[in-house]
Amino acid sequence: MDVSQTFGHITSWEASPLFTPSRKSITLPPHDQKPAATRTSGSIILADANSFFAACERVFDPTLIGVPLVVLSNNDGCVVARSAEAKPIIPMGVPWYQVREMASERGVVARSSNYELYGSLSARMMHVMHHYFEHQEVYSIDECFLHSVKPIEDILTISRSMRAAVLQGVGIPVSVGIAPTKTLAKITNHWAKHDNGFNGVCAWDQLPDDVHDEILAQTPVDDVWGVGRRLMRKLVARGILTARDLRDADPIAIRRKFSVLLQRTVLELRGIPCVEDASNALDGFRKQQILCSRMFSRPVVGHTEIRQALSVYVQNACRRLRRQGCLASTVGIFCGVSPYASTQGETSMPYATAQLESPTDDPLVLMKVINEQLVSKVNPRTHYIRAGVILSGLVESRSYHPLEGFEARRDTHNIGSILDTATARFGQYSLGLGYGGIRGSGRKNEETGADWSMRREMLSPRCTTRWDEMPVVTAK
DNA sequence: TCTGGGGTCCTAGGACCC
DNA sequence: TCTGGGGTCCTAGGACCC
Repeated sequence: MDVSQTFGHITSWEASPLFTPSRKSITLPPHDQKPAATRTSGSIILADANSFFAACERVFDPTLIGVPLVVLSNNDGCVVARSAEAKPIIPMGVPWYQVREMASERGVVARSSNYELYGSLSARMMHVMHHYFEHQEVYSIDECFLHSVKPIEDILTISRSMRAAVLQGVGIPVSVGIAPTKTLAKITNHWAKHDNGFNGVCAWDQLPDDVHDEILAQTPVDDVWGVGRRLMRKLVARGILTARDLRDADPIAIRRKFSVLLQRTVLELRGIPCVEDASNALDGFRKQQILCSRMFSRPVVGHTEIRQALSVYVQNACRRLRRQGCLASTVGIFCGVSPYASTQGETSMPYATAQLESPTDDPLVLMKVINEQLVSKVNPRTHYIRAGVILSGLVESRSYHPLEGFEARRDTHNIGSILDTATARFGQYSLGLGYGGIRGSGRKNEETGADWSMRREMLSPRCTTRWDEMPVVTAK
């Protein structure tokens, strides 16, 4: 997009309605006052791994250290992670087939994504870090927010020890950003990652005001947490190009023009915490919906194979449902066609849901509903490239007490927990319903035995979760 | 030939009730 | 026969995150 053109007609700061100073009743503390000493909410410490997936691949394969390394999405589709060496060579998110040749010429090594390994290393990393501060909120596979009310100098010292401990104990480098709000902690973390002067740990409150302005002025508005591509376009059209512009915009006008979410972002950029701790929202780990979906390795046509795939996905979704102790009241399915295929009328994207008679966690009941009520919505002649199952309306099974005659259709044969026990012992796809119990030949494509299931041709060993894939060390 | 897989929250609008 | 306004609940869709 040509930014100057879009923005060219705005001739002055006041030209945009979003810049009009707030004259409404809400009084907001000015952003240039930092009552750090009296702040009661403490500091937010954001710890974020550097090139996490690439770092995980290197933990058990030191030959990859210093080598440009990329990790691919499922099906070996796109590049989803890059080591520092690969960043100048390979763009993020690019389809692998488009750059494969160039990459190999330039010595780039690729790995299929190995979420089992990443999940295991993530859990270890989070476990190490949770000892260091009063409260931890795991935000994603590679980052967590920690909270502390300690003095900033202590937080800096502890953060440096924590960073060293994760590197020593797990082998993953992390960067730490410390700030009064999550949005600023994100920006500070980003700054710590890219500026060598900080050694991976940086605190917003230790920087002078002119550096704050400088950092925010150098941060494009779409690098701000909560601003994506769509919002960026609208903001740029109103002359808001950087994080500093957004901080200085009128929060009331932002709320009116955009949403309460973006208003919170403005306040967060001024140092006023507005984003709550999400880990408290649902007893920690409970999801509100469970979705299992995959791309196929080739287009799939007809109800038979769609049924097979949905049966595998619903068993996966049920396992996650049982793990969080819930029952689902609604089940939905969807199929998708390739957005890249030539448009030969194949634009159908069916989405169908069914309300269950009563909440359940029984994969047999759910599969029956899917087969009898939902699969008929799928066009049997369309070439689908993906399918998925969504479980929603989740209720805690422990506290679900229906009236007599309306009891939950719990898994009466106990099939679910038998499957859980068997797969925990013998591995996924060792036992299951239909294609959910068919293991592919060879480790490389083991989702199921079906030829539509995921392609992972460059998979590394799952060193921390499989006995037979444990690394072997030889002493000479 | 080959383009990921999860999630969250908010808002607008419709259905329905009083 | 005519009809207002306010409230709640639900859902689809849009936006975001990693």
